[in-house]
Amino acid sequence: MSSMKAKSPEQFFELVIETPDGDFVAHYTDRGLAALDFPGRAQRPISNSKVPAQIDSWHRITIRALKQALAGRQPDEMPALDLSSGTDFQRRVWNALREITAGHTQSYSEIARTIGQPEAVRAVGGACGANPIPVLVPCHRVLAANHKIGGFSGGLNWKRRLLEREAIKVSDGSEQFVLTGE
DNA sequence: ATTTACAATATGA
DNA sequence: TCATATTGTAAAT
Repeated sequence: MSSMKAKSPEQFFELVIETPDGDFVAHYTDRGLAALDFPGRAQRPISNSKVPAQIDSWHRITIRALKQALAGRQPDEMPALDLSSGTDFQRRVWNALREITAGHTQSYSEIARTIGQPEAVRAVGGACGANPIPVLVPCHRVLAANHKIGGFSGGLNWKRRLLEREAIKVSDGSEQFVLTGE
């Protein structure tokens, strides 16, 4: 016996969010939104017949927030987030990302400075890549130095699209700032 | 002025 | 130990 003990105490609920950009999939634990998949990244989950009221409540907020974010606006309300999958360092980075509002950007090095580890620049990039909740935790607003595009786990095309919706301009790649005499 | 190459540094599997 | 969604410097073009 002993076959199966308590596996993971927390159950996951996966719910679809239909948007003009495709179907996202939101993953919830009993603590809140834990992950968000871009359209096509995960197979469409079997519709859960029984969703706890609390999760249904979070989901409604998530739907609204996601649509606002995709439109380039700042969500007026966010669902509870479960960031427990990350390490302490990653959570500090993710929390720093959440404070970047729509239409604004920060560089990897600025994030590093914000969390008190100015030299962990490269590690910040790694933490961004491990962000389980893209779009709502705006990792796309982190650019490399000189407003170069940087990278994006979900595909650079998504990053460009999201930035464009917020009217943020990105360097072509080789372009640099030229301070013409001033 | 632009491109390439490379070292330095922090974190995580 | 190796890979990473970086950054700054240097040298060649």
